[in-house]
Amino acid sequence: MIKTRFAPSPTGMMHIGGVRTALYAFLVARKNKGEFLLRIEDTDRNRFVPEAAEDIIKNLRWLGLDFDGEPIIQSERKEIYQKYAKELIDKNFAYEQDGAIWFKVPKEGQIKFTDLIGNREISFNLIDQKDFVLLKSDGFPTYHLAHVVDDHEMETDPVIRGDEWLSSIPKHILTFQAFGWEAPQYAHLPLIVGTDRSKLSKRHGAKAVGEFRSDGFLPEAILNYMVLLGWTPPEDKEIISLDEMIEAFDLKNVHLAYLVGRLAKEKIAPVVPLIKDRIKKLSDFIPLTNFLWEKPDYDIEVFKKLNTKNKKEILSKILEQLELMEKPWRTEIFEKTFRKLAEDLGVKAGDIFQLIRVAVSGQTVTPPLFESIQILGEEEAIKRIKEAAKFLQYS
RNA sequence: GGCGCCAUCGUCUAGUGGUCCAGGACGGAUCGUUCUCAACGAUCAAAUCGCGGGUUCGACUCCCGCUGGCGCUGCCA
Repeated sequence: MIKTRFAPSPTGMMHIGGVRTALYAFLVARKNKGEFLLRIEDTDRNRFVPEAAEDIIKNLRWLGLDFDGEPIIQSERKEIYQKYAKELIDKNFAYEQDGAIWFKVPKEGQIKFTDLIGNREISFNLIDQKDFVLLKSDGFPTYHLAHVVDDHEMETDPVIRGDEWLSSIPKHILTFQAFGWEAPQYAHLPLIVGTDRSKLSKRHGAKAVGEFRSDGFLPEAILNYMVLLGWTPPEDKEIISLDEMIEAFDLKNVHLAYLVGRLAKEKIAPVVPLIKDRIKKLSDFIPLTNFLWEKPDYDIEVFKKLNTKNKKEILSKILEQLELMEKPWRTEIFEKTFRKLAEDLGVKAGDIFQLIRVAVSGQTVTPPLFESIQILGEEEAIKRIKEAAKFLQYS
């Protein structure tokens, strides 16, 4: 059975780079009807952030990347790693020095393996490798030991992780061999780099998932964006659901090139599924529609931007027409009335509508005018146009 | 410095020896539609496929070198 895992270290809030790694591992597991597990790699006691693990779990759930079973916590498995490290000393693959246990790397030979990304064969000469620490003097394992022990016990295959681990492959394969275990297959994902082209991190513009969430981005949109950052679906689909991703995803089609993570909203916006075309994210809803439930603050600068001359006079003509108009106002009548008024006054219809828009909302950009006025109600609309006229008079 | 990975329009990419004088999307420009914005439709501009050598009848695609970018080189992950 195919088993994958997401294995973040809880050193801070989950950021957007982790989403892609988690997503790809999730997709591989689900596509193959396998399992997707979560492992918390909290073996660095200095960088440990207590709330981080909870943040990761919460965000995975919010994104819909549900993991199977209970999370595995490395700090709770300390004794297990110690036992295995001692085993390697007994087998003469490791030695103790300064309170730490080191792996003894042979000076001859070569490590070869085939990475699932692009099916490329990669090799290292052992002469270039140095001995490395398996168990730190504080009794906690290093990543290298913990990875080998855990992914063996969890039966992870393939191991999907970031490209920063590629250089450590000889350590891992050597350790698997020393235990007499079969090494898993590996897929090293190209790093997402920030706008300055260096590895994505918090200082380089990696936004926390929680921030996207509170900004009103939908999980589907984030997933959609992240899956495309490193993979192109067949048929070049740009909007793709989680189910469709599971169906179509394949590690061997993941890109090799470095990815520039321009995490600007313009990039995410096109793929946000939304109720209203003009809303890019849910939080846009507020500024765009606020005038519907709150009185507008008129700004003379906004009125100045309009093409129309004699705004005050035209507003009073508009009011005249509105008072005459039979209630409830109907869209066709409304439109016809003001197109005629525009004609009579010798101005463009668009300018008239824009003037009404500003009078009613105080802003130049709103949802469609008629719909907005219908929500406002006739009384309120008339009241606001009067206020706008008054405002123009005194400014 | 050593080791490793990578390299196609401004950006993200398609492309695994001929169907590519390189396709798509975003961005840009122009025009059209429209009560604003957005959306939409049409058209256009935009890549000597990082550079130099090979292999081949033929290379964006294979090989070598160079250059550039990035990663690792921690008792961090």
